[in-house]
Amino acid sequence: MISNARSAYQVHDHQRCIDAALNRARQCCAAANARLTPIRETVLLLIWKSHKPLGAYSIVEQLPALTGKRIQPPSVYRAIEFLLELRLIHRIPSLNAFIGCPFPGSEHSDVFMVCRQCGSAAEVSADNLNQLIAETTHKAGFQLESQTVEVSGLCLACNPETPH
Amino acid sequence: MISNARSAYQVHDHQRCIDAALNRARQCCAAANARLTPIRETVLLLIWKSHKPLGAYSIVEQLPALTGKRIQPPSVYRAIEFLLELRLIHRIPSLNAFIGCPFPGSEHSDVFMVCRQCGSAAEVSADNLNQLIAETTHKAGFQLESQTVEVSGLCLACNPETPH
DNA sequence: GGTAAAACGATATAATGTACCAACTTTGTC
DNA sequence: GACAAAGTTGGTACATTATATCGTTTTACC
Repeated sequence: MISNARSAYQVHDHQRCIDAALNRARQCCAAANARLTPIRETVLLLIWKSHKPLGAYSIVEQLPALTGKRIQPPSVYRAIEFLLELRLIHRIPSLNAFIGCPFPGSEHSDVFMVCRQCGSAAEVSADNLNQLIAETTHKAGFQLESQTVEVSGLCLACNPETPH
Repeated sequence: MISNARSAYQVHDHQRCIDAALNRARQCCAAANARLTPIRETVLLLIWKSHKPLGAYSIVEQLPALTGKRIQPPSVYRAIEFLLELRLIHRIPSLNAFIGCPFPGSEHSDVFMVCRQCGSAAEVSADNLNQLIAETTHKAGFQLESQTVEVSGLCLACNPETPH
């Protein structure tokens, strides 16, 4: 099992998250022979600025401060589409929002834990869980191709019962 | 494990699905002291007319044929909200669409199998899967409150490798 | 029958996402 | 370098999904 929950939900040097994410992105793009253009990189940066899923129109609003000019929704959605395809970000359907993938490149399925209080989201990837989902749906006659698990509740930091 | 996959994906007497669903709905409403008004019942009927998740605006379009008058989006969304609260239907976030719940009243978490080819969706509820999701997220420090699992792939009927 | 709560009607508008086409940039080839 | 092809961006308009607001009607209950 791998997860970024500890870092996502607790105080940490977030600049390191951002730097690491951008470095991984550059590597992924180089490997895929894809171009991480300024718009794409800035959109990825904005998404990584926090551990809260970010909506497309929030990105549209925040881009001018970083680029000096307004960028229209279609361009933002194109950047998002690019980042999704390279699996550098994920879409969280119930929020219509996007979050950086902490471990791109590694084969994994999406399990997101969204805190209903602070809004942060972390990702976890667990082989045995993926396997059980595959088995369960297979028993129901379904040939699984992709999956998204969304969990809502309280994160480490927001749960009063957590010692920390 | 309980699932409606067999009936959802294969030829069957769908009128029985509809009738059963409406009967369950009446029981649920009576038990909850809630009113299954004509609009609400018609919306539920429309959602149950097929095993494909139905969008709110499809309902808006189809209602006049059943009720004789146009019903505006807010009224439809209010009916949907009511049905969601009573757990008579589910929302499938990735589709912005709604599907009838085949086993309301019984405590369960949502696992949806959406066929990418025919668009039908079935639901499965498996205790061991729910438990593993709870365990996995708990290990990551998360206190789970609700979950939605969406699986995409090929259903029984659309999978050429399925003998049937 | 009077009253409060619940439900509905109707208009307007917010939020999210896409189609389309023109212009510009990069890449590869000669 | 000149050129063509592919990829990327700019910009307008529009489609789709969802909600805010307020006035009216219906229902439940005493």
